[in-house]
This record gives sequence, C-alpha cells and structure tokens, in this order.
Amino acid sequence: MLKLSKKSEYALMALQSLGNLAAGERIAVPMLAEQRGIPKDLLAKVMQQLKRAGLVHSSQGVSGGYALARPLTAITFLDAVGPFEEALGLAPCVDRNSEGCDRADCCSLHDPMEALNRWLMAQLSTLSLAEFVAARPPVVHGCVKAPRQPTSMERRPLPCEA
Amino acid sequence: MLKLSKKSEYALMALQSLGNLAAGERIAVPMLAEQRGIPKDLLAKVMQQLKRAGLVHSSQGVSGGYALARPLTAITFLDAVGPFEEALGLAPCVDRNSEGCDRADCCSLHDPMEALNRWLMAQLSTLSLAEFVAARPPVVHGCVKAPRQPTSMERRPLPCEA
DNA sequence: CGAAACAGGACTGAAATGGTCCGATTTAGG
DNA sequence: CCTAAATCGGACCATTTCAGTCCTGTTTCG
Repeated sequence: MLKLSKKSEYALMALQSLGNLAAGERIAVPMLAEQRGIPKDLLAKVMQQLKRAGLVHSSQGVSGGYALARPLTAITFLDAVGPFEEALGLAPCVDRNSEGCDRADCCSLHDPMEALNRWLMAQLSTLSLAEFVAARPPVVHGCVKAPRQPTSMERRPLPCEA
Repeated sequence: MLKLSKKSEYALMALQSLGNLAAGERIAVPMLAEQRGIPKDLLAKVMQQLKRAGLVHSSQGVSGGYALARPLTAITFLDAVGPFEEALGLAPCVDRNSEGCDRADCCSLHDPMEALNRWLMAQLSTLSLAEFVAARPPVVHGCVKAPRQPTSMERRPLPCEA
C-alpha cells in the first residue's frame, strides 16, 4: 500500500529540481534525466503528464524546457502524485455497482473504504511539496509498532469540516 | 496508491465476519467463502496468513474453523492489511543502499518518503477494525479537491510522540 | 476409517509496470 | 532557410506482480 509507482517517484524528483530553478529559468528533460539518473524517455512522459495536470509550464523548440507553474508551497503531494496513480485512492470496489456488490451484501466494506480513502486524500492534499521535501524521518524508531490504543478516525478532523 | 490487494480486501471481509461470531464459535473457510462470494482457495491462504500474524486462531479437523484471537477493537487496520502488502509502506527507494542511491545524490527523497511512510503507518495503526467497519463516508463531497492551504505534516502529531 | 477441515507448495493466465523506440511538431540560432 | 534540439505522443515490449487454481499432505470428529 502506498507503494508509489516509478512515475510518481520521478515526478517528485523533477518537481523538486524545478523548485531549485531561478525565476524564469527552465530545464530540459535530457539534462534533468542525467542529473537524477532516470531514463530520459520515461521522464519525458512524466513531464508531459505534469504539464497536463497544470503543475508545470513548458516551452518547445531548441532551447525549450520546463518550469514550475506555481511554487512548491502551492503544490500538494496529492497534486504531484495523483496523475500517476490511476487507481488513485483505494481498494476493493471503488467502481461501485459494476458487478455484484449490491451494497451490504458481498461488500459491506464499501463505505468504510470510501471513508478511509477520502480521509487519506484529504491528508495528502494538505501536505505541500515544499514541506514534503524538507521532511526528515522522526527519531522515534519503534513508532510503527508501538501504539496499541485505538483512537477514532474522526479525531483527526477532515480539513473540509473546519 | 493505497490500492489494497485482493488479499487485503478478503482479509478485512473475513475479520469482519469473524467479529460477528458468538464467543467460542468458529467458522470454516468454505462457509465463509460462500457467504462473501470469494474464491475458497484464495481465502484459505489469506486465513493462513492471518493466523501466522496472530490475528486469528484455527482448529483443524472435520469441524474446524477460524475465530478471532482478540476482539476487533484490538486489531488495527495496519495489523489486518500489513501481512499482505509486502511492499508495505511506501515508495521509491525503501530498500535503501541497494543500488546507486547514495543518499542526497540521486534520491534526495529518501528521507521525506520514509517520514511520510512512518506517519502513514502510525495513522493506520491507530485505526481499529471495529472503528473501520463502522465508518461511513462523510457527507461532504468536494472534499478532496477543496483545501489549497498547505499545513504541516507535523501538525498532526505522531501518536508515539504523545 | 472416511469425510471434512486446515496447511501449504507449485503452477498458470492475465494485467500492470517500467522502459524503449520512433515519428511529428515546434523553435532558437547560424 | 535549415538544422539541431527540444517538447509531444503513440506504439510497442519485457518483466514482474497478482489473482486464482490445483494438488498433496495432515489433523480430527463421528
């Protein structure tokens, strides 16, 4: 879970690099690809998708290249990664009433999964790339295993409820 | 992202069903599989893994079956789903210093991803299955798209810091 | 002792993923 | 004007992952 695709990884890398550019400056895919050590052709595709998503601007021609459409503080993690995770979000039967799954019959987990998904998306859309790339792992190590005292999902309110 | 595998889905279903059993009662795989409409053999494997993970108890023999090892309030979402998401957690270069990735060179995203992963795992380990299966999606609809005001990942403190 | 359950390895077909290749279009510079 | 270098974008392929099946044990109740 939350195993991001390579495309997502490359997108994050690229956006980070673009964030280091001076105002008005551009960078071309071949250059970027060599710097980060990623396949040129694949990165090209990623950049195209980022453009379609409106996160970057491009200019064609011999001295063309890419630049951020807005600062990293105004791009969320979900923005960056969403275009590449088509199965964006979740799990079992998102594609609701396709086959079977008449609700409450086979798949009584539809609603919970949708709730969890919504929550996750909301969380990831409150994390800007600027914050993300600056993050360092917490010193705590046994963290994942430790807490065995369940709390409510609602205790961390969704941003839109505020 | 967060696209759970079928096994995870089946595990959640099975655990939910097991939660509805009377104390001391068991249910066999063939029965369970038919009730929820999932392939018998696959479910069998899932149950085996759940047993290895210590979430359920099994008894063999002709009237054997499975039962919860502890109540749903004491099983977290991460517990249930973890065993089936080997790529549990995250993304690009978790397998740290395997090839390349000498840190800060190609993959300056290693630390941020690890931080994000830790955070997610921590969150999912504070959600009990009891809460999960009872969850309903919030009425708000434009929720995912709405918030464009980035906040810090640290603002939602990790449980282990408390 | 036999039917029915768990236990678990081996295998297969389909789908997704990462990556490559090639052609078309645009555009700066000589 | 013409070429080199860049963005576009479709087609394609190889490898892996995944869902599902099969088959052979082993346990245990009646």
